[in-house]
Amino acid sequence: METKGRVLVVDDEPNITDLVAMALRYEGFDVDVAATGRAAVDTARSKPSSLMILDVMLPDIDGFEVARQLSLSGHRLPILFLTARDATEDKVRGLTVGGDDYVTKPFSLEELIARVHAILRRSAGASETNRLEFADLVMDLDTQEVWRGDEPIELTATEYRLLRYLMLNPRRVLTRNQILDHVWDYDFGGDARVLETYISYLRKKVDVVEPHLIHTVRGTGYSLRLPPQVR
Amino acid sequence: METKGRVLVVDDEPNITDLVAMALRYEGFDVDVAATGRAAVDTARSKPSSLMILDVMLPDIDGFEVARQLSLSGHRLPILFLTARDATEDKVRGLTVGGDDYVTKPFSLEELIARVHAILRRSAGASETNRLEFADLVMDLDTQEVWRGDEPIELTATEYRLLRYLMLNPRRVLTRNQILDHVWDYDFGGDARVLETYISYLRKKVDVVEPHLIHTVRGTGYSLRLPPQVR
DNA sequence: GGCAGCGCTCAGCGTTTCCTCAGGGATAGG
DNA sequence: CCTATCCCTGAGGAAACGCTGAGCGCTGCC
Repeated sequence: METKGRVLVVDDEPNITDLVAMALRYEGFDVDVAATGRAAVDTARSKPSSLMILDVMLPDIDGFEVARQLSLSGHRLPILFLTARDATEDKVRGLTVGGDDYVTKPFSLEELIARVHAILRRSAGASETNRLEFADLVMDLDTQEVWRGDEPIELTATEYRLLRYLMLNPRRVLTRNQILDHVWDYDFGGDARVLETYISYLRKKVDVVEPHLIHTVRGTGYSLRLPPQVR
Repeated sequence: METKGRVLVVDDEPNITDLVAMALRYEGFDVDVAATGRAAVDTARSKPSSLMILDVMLPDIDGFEVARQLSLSGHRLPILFLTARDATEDKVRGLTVGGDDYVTKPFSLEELIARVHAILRRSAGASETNRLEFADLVMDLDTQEVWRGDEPIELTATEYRLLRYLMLNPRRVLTRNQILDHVWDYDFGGDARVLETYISYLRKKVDVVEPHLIHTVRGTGYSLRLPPQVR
């Protein structure tokens, strides 16, 4: 498979780097991992990457300092910060100038990967509007707008992530677990039946008109597809 | 036969490893077996495999820990987890991102082998659509769609597994026991006449048109083939 | 501080699916 | 041609599965 680019993942929790690295490799990226700020700086300087995913809280020097040192030594690259949902969130906001962005922990893999793609797309200078389409369903990934035909659809954050995951994998049967893993936060330990609830919400907003696009595959999961029809 | 790859099967029940190893060897894989977590780690480190089938419940260190240790030491390989259908099922979720997957015990061999192929196909980066064809019968393994000619066919989960097994072994005569062993869970102890019932269901959906493809081989089993014809 | 929106849990209910069972048709052997 | 065996298929019940309405806590905004 052709590589999409090289990503440096920096976090001191192996659980996080494992999870993120696995997901990114599956997406077709080459991945390096660093567990400390110092190691991150060294790796970034010696091995050019397209993007760095950088935890703000690190055991030695913090993420901001890592970014600053790299910037000063002329090793510029886009950064996706990882931060806890607390006061530091505000600090990150001020520093994510340019192509940078941030995601709060815990995040869903869908969210993280969507941000990675968005950053790389921008840094590549691609000016085309970035949208997903399936049948008469359209999703604008930049503005987060969704239409069914000409009709705009208002979605909540979770509904949006769920629909985006479906639209990224059109026609394919997605198991309940695949969906839960990608759309919900990685530490979600609750009732797996949320999924059914949100499918129900989505249907009421997206599938009020024919043809229905969200199909249940009993015993397995769900699939975004046109109703069965003669080819 | 050219080898399809090397699979490491890890379970402390010899019944399981025997069953799975035999089925995989028959499919053309090279197979190694380990009965403990420690042995699994050692083998995985010393003998590179394409895939590991890993029971979560092991006598010494559990499957998650095995995966973690291998990941930390840089021995990356896709993992198919085996788990009981209970609380641990939820724990597996979150680990099955990327190329990984899981199957709950008791499973059917068909299901297991289908997952193995799916994982290897993805990790090989092959993006070709994955479909089985026999005569004018077509099965898409990604979307789980089936057509006879241009006519789409709706199948239940069991019907789908049965037809998939037939299509994976076209023209070959499959004994009732082979089919029961592969399509039904390995601990299925019920009435073996289910098979006839499901063959009947399939015929009503698949073989309503000529030529008939599902043939009874009296005293033995069934076979997917074109009717004998005079030349 | 109140209010609205959102995420999630829970429970009830209708539907689908799986499997069992039994009667009768088909087939091979004598 | 007769019979034993094998197989087919319709019916039905139990269980699994999935859908949805109701409600509760939390958060962010006015």
